[in-house]
Amino acid sequence: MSNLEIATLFRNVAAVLTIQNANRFRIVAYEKVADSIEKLTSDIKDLWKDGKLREIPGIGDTIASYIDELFKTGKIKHLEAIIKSVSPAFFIFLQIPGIGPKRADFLTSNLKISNPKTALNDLKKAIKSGKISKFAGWGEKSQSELTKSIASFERGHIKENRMPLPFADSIAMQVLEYLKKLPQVKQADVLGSLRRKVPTIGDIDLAVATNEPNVVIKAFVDYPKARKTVDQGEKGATILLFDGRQVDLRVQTPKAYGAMLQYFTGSKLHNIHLREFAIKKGLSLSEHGIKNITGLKIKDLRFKNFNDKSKIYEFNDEVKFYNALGLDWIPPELREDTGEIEAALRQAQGKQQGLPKLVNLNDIKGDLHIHSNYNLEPSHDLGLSTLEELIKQADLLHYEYIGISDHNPSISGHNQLQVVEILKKRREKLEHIFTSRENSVKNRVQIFYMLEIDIDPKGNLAIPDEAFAYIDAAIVSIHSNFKMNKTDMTKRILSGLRHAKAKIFGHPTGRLLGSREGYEADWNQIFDFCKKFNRAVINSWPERLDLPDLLVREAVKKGVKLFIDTDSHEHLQMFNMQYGVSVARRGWAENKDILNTLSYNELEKWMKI
DNA sequence: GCCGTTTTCGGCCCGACTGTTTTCAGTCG
Repeated sequence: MSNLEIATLFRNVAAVLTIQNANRFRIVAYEKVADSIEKLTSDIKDLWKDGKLREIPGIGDTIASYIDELFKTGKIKHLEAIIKSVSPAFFIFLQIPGIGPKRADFLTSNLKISNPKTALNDLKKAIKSGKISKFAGWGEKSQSELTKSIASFERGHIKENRMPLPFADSIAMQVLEYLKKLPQVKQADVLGSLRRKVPTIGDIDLAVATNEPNVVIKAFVDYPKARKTVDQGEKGATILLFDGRQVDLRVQTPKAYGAMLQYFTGSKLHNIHLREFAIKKGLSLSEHGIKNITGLKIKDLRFKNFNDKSKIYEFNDEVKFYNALGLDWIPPELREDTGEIEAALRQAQGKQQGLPKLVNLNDIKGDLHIHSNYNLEPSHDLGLSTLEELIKQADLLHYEYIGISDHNPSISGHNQLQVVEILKKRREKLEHIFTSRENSVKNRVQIFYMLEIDIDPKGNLAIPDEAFAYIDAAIVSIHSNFKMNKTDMTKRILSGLRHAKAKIFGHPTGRLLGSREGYEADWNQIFDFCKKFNRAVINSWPERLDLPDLLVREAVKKGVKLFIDTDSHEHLQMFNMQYGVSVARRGWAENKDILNTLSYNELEKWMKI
C-alpha cells in the first residue's frame, strides 16, 4: 500500500469514528496521522523497514503496531472491522466537496444507498425525485449545492491535482502582481505550502494586508482568469482559475498582519503544535493575534504585558509573533512539526542545538551540473547552450565557477578508443573557448571540466579508465534499469561511486515528481560511503528536487556533504538553483553542508581529496 | 490515540463560512 492509500485508510477510520461519536481526540489522532503520512517524502514502507515509524509525527504505539500488521499481513484487522461497519457508499459520498462524515452517513442511511458503484446515480435520483427535500435541514440551497458538487466530483475535480513548485510559483506571482496594483493593498504575500517551498503544491494561498478588505476581496473574485468563486466572506475568498487551480486569499489589517502570515503559512501540524505550546502558557493563538486566556501575568516570555483577558494582542510582523511566545523566528521551510518548535525554544533560551542557520541562494558560488551543446555524441540529451552562454549566465548569477557536465558518449555507438578520443577533443575545445574569451573584467568565472557518467546495471561506469585523464571530476547517475531490488541497486550505486573521480552522485533517488517514484536503495549505506570517501549528492531540476528533503536531513545529520546543482540543459535553467536551495533548506542544511558555497580554490582542493 | 520544559495521566488549535438556523451544526483549512 502506498502512503496515500494508508493515509486514506486512516482518514476513513476517522470519518467512521466521527459518526459513531467516538472520543473526538481519538478521531483527531487518526486525522493527524493521515495528514502526516500523506506529506511524507519517502515511502512509509521504507521507514517501516528501517524501524523509523515512531519518528513520524502522530504515530504512537497503537498506530505503529497497525502499520506493522499491515506490512506483515496485508491488512489491519481492527481497522477493517471499523470500515466494514458502514455502507461502502459512505466513503464515496465523503469525497464529494461539502459532504463530511455526518452528511455522508445521513444520506446513506436515510436513502438506503449501499452499492458504491451506483451510489452517485442513486443520490442524484433521490435529489430529482424530491426525496431529499423531505428531510429536515435539507433546503433548496443545500440540494442545489449538492447537485453541483456531485457534478464537479464526477468531472474529477476532487482528485488531488498537485503541481510542481515552480509552476505554482508562476501562477501565484501573476495573481499577486494583479493584487499589488490596487492602492488599497499595503502588502501581499504567497503563503501556505508555497511559502514553505513544498516540492508539489495543491492550492495556492495568498494573504493581503489592507484596511479596506471589501475592495480587495471584490477585486480578487473579479480576477480576469477566475472561472468561479468558491467561497467569499469578509475575511477572504476562494476562487477557481480556468485551469482548475484553486487560489485562496485571506485579508488582514496591516497592524495584525504578522499573525496572519504565521497562521496562513502553516503547516497545519506546525500550527496545531504551536497553539498547543502556547495554550500551556495560557495563550491562545489565531490569525488575528494572541489572547491571554487566563488574564494572569505571563512570566517566562519576552513580552510580559499581556494581562488584558479581553484583548487580542496584534503583531505587524511574524518575528514579533514568534518572539512573543518565547521562541526565535522559524524559517517557513522548517515548519513541518519535525522538531522546529523545540529547536526554536532551545535557541531562544541560548541552549545548544537551536535552529539551523539555513543555506541561502546568495551563498551559492557555482553550479556543477550543467550540460553544454558540445556534441560528444552522448547517450542522453545534449544541452542547448554554448559554453559562452553558460559562462555569461554564471557571471550574471555572480558565480565563481561552473562545471560543464555533459552526458558521456554513448557506449553503443563507440568503442573505448573512440570514447577516449572524443573526451580528449572536448577538453581541448572547451579549454580553447575558455582561455580565448574576451579578456574583460566580467569574465571571471572559472570552469571545472566534468562529465555526467551512467552507472550501468552492473555498477560499471560508461567510460574507460584512460578517459578520466580528460575530466576534473564526474557526476555519476542512474539512467536505466530503475526497478532493481534494493540490495542490488545499492551495490550498483556504491560501485559507481568507487572511482576516485566519481565525486558526485547525480539525482540520487531518480524520482520524477508526479510521474515516477524513486528507486529503492539503502541510504544509510550510501551516506556512510559518501561520508567516508568524500562523495556528495543533490540536484535541483524542478521535477526531481532530489534528494528529497527528508533524505537531505538524514544526510546532513550524518555529516554527508551535498551539492546543489541544476542539471541545466539550457542557460536559463540555471535559475532553477533556487528550488534546489529550498529543498536543502527543508532538509535543515547549512552552508557547511553545501559544497558549492565554497570558493573556487577551496572546491578545487576538495575535488582532489 | 498521541504526547511530555509540569505531566506516563490528563490534557488535546482556532476561526471562517454556509445554510437554515433564532443559537447552532457541519465542513473546511
